[in-house]
Amino acid sequence: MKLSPKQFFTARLLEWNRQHNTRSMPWKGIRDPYRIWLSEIILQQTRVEQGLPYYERFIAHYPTVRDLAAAPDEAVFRLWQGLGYYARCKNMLAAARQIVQTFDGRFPDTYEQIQSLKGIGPYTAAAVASFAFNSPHAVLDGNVFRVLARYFGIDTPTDSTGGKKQFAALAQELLPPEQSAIYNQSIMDFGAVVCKPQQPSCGQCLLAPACVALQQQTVARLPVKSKKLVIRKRYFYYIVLEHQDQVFIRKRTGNDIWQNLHEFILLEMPAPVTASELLASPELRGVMNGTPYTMQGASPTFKQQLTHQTIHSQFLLLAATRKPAIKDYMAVPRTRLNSYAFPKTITDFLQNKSLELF
DNA sequence: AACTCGGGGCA
DNA sequence: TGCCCAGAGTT
Repeated sequence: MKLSPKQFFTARLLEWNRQHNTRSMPWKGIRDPYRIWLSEIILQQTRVEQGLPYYERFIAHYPTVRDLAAAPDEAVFRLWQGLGYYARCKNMLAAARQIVQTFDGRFPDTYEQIQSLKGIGPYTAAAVASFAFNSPHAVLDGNVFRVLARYFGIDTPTDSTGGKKQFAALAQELLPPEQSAIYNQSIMDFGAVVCKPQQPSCGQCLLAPACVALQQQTVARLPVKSKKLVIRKRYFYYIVLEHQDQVFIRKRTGNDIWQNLHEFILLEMPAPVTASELLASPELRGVMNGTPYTMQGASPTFKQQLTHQTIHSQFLLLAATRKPAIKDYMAVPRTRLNSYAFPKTITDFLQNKSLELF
């Protein structure tokens, strides 16, 4: 009997999973919705290898959703430190508390209720619904976009509204309703292992006989994205103001990067300046608020590449000779810094500070 | 519909 | 460098 391209796709994908998939992960094959949900939040826009140690630490600290919901915010952010996209952490905590308060600690089991939780969109709702409850919802992530775009030769931009609808409908059509969990696992594993972004293994691909992109030699150009990234440069000067055993920090707020993480006294400049220019600047005078100090040293410039920004950071170490009163900043003992969450640039600085690069 | 949110791995 | 990663929320 002759299979249609869509039937062939689903059948071969499940066959590949049975025969060749050896990708092992602690959240694969389990049914605990809490663990599945936690893994999915951690893995949003994050490589499995990068997220894995975080997953292990979160499970060890918070074995159940009640444990997580009861945890202090700062402890959870500290555990998330270094993983990026910190709104995920904030929303994850909110969702855990939603589950305890609204659902009496029982994870909701329908797609709609799952997606109503903070930080859960179409992808994560489909993942939890299918993996934990075998509910027939197809996942649509970067892997699925890529596999479908290539196999069916679709050049609709995946970051357009129409593209998302088109791929979502196709993904749902391909899903075998009775095997949603194993199918969703299979297509994502297949995208990660065989139909990779660069140098896919077309030579030993079970789908190759019917792959449109392979026949048209468009594999490397698919999938298509329409938007191009604009990266801006920013120049951060951090004043590490110490007085006796204390240092001044604040929690970042507002509509900017690193929300809910901490930082030293920040002077952001529109362009690079030297340390001596900064020391003589009205900006520094303003923030110091008359506090007398001595200059202890200046760090090299740290560069951090984010998705939309390049951050250049330099740290100036100042010692106050009288107790400072700095608006919006709080004094904390140096030994307590490890209980606060900081962005990577600052943890790098704190790591190397003992080497005294000054 | 367009923008923004981190950090890391790889060619 | 540029691209991508088990995406989601805001404007």
